[in-house]
Amino acid sequence: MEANQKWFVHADIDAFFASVEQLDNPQYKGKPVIVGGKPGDRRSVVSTASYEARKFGVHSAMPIFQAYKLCPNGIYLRGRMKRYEELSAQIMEIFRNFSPNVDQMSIDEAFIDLTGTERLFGSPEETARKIKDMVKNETGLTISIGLASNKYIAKIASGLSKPDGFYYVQHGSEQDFMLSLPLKKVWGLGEKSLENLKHAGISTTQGIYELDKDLLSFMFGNSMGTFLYNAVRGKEAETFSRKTKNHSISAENTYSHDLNDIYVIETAIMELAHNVMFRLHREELSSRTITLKIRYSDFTTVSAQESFSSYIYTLDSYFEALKNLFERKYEQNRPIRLLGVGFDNVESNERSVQLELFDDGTEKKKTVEKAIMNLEKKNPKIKIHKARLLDFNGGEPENHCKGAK
DNA sequence: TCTGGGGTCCTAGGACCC
DNA sequence: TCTGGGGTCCTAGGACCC
Repeated sequence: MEANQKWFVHADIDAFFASVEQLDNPQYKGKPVIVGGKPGDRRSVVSTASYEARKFGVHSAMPIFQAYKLCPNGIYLRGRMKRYEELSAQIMEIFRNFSPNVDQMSIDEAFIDLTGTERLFGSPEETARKIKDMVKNETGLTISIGLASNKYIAKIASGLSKPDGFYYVQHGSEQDFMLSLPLKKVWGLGEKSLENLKHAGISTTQGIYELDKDLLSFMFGNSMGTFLYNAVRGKEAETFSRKTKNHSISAENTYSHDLNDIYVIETAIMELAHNVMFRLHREELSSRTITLKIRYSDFTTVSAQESFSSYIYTLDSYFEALKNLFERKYEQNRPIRLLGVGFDNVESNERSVQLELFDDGTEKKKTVEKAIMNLEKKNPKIKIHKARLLDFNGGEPENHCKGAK
């Protein structure tokens, strides 16, 4: 084996949320488990379906009511994010036993750089199997693994091996691997791109391979063209290695019934703003750019953002700015199904250190909000909200007949 | 009874400057 | 005196991923 040969594992937990529920509730084992919502929950979608549920045609992102039609005897659960995060952290720790270079991609997957670990753990193939075994033994969960000389191939390979699988793409066979792959398995090609390719008469990776780079760029744009050209040759896609620059944080909510009343709408914006602002403080971040998203009942979606010359530190100023943006963007009297708010171009606090120049009461409000945050941290059960939020129930219509069932 | 939530990246057009 | 061209920043929208 060449000394400078690179090796990456992509590890992906199988049907993560559903598997955790089966682990914690043994009576669910071997049964169709659907995490995402209860039957009858309006506007909920499937987050994860166990493999037993997938046999019925249930899959992620499918509306719950549709899943229920396919699988009426399934076990439907709303999910317990805290528990999933706990197990996720435990598994990421296991990965770190095998490499100092673990790149977590989401709650249930990570890249593990095995380059140069042969002397410690043996061949990459042996190590990959050790990782699988250790996760299984210590948590009871199964993972699927792809092993290859770059992250992009490893990622696709792990997907092919699911569940509880192991797929090894030998160095030198990356291009053959890609050329034997159905187009829809190519990571980065979604519904629209597949449609565009089909429109251009391309239905296989081989079809892409036969076109030169300039032509691909002309047909699909520079970025997509380059991506396609590299992908079918088994080369690392740039998106996998590039460092990200513009972070953002946001919160959004789809309301089970459309919002029409302006007071209810503004209170909903306040609630979202509260969540995001406290997260900003908690994670010690700052931002000067706010974002707002409105989805109308017909699903048309509009967004707006605004940048300011100074950082936004208080909930009051954040809410005022959002309200302003909303008034400019909102088309009067259209029912709203989703509202979202956020910050863009988020920086860590050290970099933005206190560029506040004038005392307009901001300092005082900031101090109060910090104090509230500390209280919430000490006792997570305490939730201190603006008075306006206390009787707000997420824009749901009041239920006046609680006795009736 | 349609279509979640939290992200990242890309593109295209307008403003503005030289 | 009827219209260049490059660069950069900002904004809105869309594609894609898990």
